[in-house]
Amino acid sequence: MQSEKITKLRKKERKRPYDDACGLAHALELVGERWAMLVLRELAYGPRRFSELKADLPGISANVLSQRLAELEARSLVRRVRLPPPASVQVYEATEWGLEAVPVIASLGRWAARSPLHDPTLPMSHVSFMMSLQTLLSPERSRGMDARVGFKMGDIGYVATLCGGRLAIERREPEDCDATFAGTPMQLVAAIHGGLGLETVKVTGDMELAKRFVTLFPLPPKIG
Amino acid sequence: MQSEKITKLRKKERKRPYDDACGLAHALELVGERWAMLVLRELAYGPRRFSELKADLPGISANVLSQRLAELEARSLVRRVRLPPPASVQVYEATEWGLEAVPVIASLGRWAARSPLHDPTLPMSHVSFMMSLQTLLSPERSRGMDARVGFKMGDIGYVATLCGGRLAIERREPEDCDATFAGTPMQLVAAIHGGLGLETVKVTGDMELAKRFVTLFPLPPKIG
DNA sequence: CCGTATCCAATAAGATACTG
DNA sequence: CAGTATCTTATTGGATACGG
Repeated sequence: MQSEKITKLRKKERKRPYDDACGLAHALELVGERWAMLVLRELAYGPRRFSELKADLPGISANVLSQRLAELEARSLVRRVRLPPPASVQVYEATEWGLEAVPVIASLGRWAARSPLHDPTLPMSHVSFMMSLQTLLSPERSRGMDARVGFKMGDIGYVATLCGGRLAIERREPEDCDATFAGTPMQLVAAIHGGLGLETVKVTGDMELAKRFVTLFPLPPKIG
Repeated sequence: MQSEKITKLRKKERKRPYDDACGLAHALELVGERWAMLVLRELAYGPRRFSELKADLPGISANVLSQRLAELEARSLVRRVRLPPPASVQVYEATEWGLEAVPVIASLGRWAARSPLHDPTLPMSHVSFMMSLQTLLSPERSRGMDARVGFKMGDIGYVATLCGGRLAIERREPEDCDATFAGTPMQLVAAIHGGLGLETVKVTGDMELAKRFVTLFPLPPKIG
């Protein structure tokens, strides 16, 4: 049949479609390729440059990153923006709709953290660390708490604002914070999720608040 | 260095790891391969046989399905079960932890349905259809409503129980239902999400309830 | 420095045939 | 029916070279 041939050619153009109206199947056509969700994760708290993305996605090659960004742009998840002078650099930012996928993929991460195969000693980007705070915040333990906590990881700063049982994250230099943590993402993970206390990280500001803050993010129980 | 060689070999054993402690990266190592999440979706409402899975995942080949099931089993998301006599057939069922990923991937589907590239005219499995009901149920529109609605798609039956703003799904023959819909998943999608009314599907039982029921699942607005 | 383009080797996916 | 074996094709990763 001629029509079958045409259908087959169509499929070849769109490289490997799932012929499935299910939203999940479409999600996988949008962000199902290797690295795609991780690229989106890195854009969760604001625009990033190509070299930052490459540096924070250990193992991705430049050509694959380039291809993923182009695909995400074509699918309206990412925008390519040239910052105004004097910066004049090009950055990639998630669209509003792209950002709506972030809480969902974060939930996927919380689910996966229960796997016995999960290795928390691997390196972690600062974005992953901040996302883990948002994802693992215990509503019970943080009930009634208001605080503004800063983080400094290398030359990247974040501010986490705890209010009404929610944790809002901004990527900016820590200012006007009740307490501030400094260290590598891995050291901060050890202190907060690993329950190792505050020996390995630098804390400034309200030490009592810092001590309480690190207890607000219990790891989900392992399966088994 | 000797240690570097060993690390490289380790990586080769685990085929293509993301060296990333982020939960999301681990999630993608668990269910990030092509077809894996769709296989898990098909197990959402109970165990299935190999041939059913192959039939409901259009385009998957037997070797890939076989490999995915083996991987999901090795990762504790899926169990291989031999039904007791007289059935004596082998089925695959999601583990409890595997089932916990289902609401998350369903949310991913709801997010993706807002894409302008989404094509709702493609075929859809009965599992996808039932999952779309759970995912798209409007809490406002269903407030205070209690109902038991049956679905019959080919030889597969489901019962959806609406109670307290939640929709529980069981895969069993429709019995004791206030109303029952019969048709193909695509016809039912057209009636419920497409807003085409009830012309294309067969309805038995409380017609007034059926008319109200089909309004409870508004599609999320397209982006653009 | 910011990417894009090209080439190559390794792997994963797809198609098809085949066996208990 | 329930897969396995085999072959072909597509995608990925790594290295490197190249233009803005």
